[in-house]
Amino acid sequence: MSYLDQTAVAANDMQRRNAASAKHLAAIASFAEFGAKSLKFSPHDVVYYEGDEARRLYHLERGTIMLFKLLPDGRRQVVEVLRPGDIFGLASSSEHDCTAETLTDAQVQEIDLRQVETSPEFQRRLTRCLTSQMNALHDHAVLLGRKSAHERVASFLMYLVPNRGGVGCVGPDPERVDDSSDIKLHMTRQEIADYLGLTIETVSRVVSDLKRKGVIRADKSDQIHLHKVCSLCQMTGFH
Amino acid sequence: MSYLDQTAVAANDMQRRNAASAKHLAAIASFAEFGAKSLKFSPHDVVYYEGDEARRLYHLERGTIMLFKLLPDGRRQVVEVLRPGDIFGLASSSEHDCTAETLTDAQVQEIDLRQVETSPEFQRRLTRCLTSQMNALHDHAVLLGRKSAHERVASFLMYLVPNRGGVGCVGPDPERVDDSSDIKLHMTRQEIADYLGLTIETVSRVVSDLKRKGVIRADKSDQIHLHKVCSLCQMTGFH
DNA sequence: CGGAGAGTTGACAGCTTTCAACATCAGTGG
DNA sequence: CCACTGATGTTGAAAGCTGTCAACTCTCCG
Repeated sequence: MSYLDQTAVAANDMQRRNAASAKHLAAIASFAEFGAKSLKFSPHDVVYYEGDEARRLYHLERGTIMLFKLLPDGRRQVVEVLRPGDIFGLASSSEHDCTAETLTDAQVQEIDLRQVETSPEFQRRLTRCLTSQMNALHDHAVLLGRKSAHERVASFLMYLVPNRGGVGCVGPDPERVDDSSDIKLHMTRQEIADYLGLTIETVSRVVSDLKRKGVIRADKSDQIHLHKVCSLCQMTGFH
Repeated sequence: MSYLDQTAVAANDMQRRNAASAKHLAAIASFAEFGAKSLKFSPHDVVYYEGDEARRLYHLERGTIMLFKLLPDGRRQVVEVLRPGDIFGLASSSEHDCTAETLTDAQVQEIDLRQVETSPEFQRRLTRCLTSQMNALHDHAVLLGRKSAHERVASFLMYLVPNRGGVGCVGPDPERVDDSSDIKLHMTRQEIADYLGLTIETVSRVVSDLKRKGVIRADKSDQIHLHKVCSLCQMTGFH
């Protein structure tokens, strides 16, 4: 395979999402076995702060949570956006390296790591979960390091369309006549900007531009209708 | 803890490196138990390509390896730089999401994942390793998303100084009179640029600028003497 | 109705990229 | 031993993208 031959590239991002629901149900059961405590959060609640002592492991059952880091001068980078089924809170030092904050109402299962360490079955599940999160972090590094503002926003929007976007995009569903989709962002412009490594102004400008081009329509500022998913997908840099 | 309060921030990046040597030795033993096959590579050998079928797990025993992804138009992002003790090759789909290429001579242990899945002890080690790699990916996301070219290069150089750099930098060793350090990059300007999300020209310009300011001296293009580690550390954005 | 927060838009500045020329280095072969 | 050659690295000038700053609009709620 040559440096530029991309024909055989993995469809990891997609498959990650297809596997999510099955993984999700299994993981809930698994956590329950270990006497997990279930916690409920409102939007913009903090589960833990960067620097807090790391003792427990968390499993996102319902809702969306972001992990972010801050620089001393206030610059913020959202490093992960978690979905149901994802696990978070593991730390390699004694302290959390990120702040975990909810984006929506969220339900989280909390469990002591020492309890689950004894279960090989749970460990395998954990490994799979971490691996898929690492793949998402790899994609995100490409976005942050090599994509233009337009490509970042397009990638972000595609990320919210089930079974689409990413390197192994399946294309429009042949069963369906149109190729549109409605998505809910659950994030403010500031959060999107901090996730994409941009400013709010740039995010706003790119979204306006996509509207002007007729690719999307904003029903509310965080409720977007994609007229043609495929044409948006063409703007992600993956094609 | 307020949005901007950084006093209690974790020293994860540092502790990751301090733990590396102990983890390293233990992991070698662990892999040997499972009948790992030891492989040797020359610089710029490819261990596997993005898109190759993922069957095995790799443990870097000696040397340096980078993982990178490509966009169809040839843009490249180096997503991880691995050191001895790191584990790689896990895939959430059936295919590798990155290409793994050596930067130096390298020795790698190769093992079938199914063999190690049965060992809780190994699984715990794997979890710790993945966690510390995820923390490194988080730091890298901050670098790519929020740091200037100068900060990126300074962070990169500090990353190669043992026990320094990162949020929890311990400062200069009080036992030592000077605060200098010699580092070997093991990477071309192109590889550094692709790691830092910059162009080779920008990397070259920043390095020249650091020379002009008297912060560093380049003995060879990939062999750098840091005159005052602390003053370089001040430029990373972490202070 | 009024105020605060979130989002949008415009003008301009600045940083990084792009493009091009040149320098340096290492390896090869005469 | 030295000239040649290709790869790698450096530097300059100009362009372009994104950030900054500021003004304005929109939406939500009291």
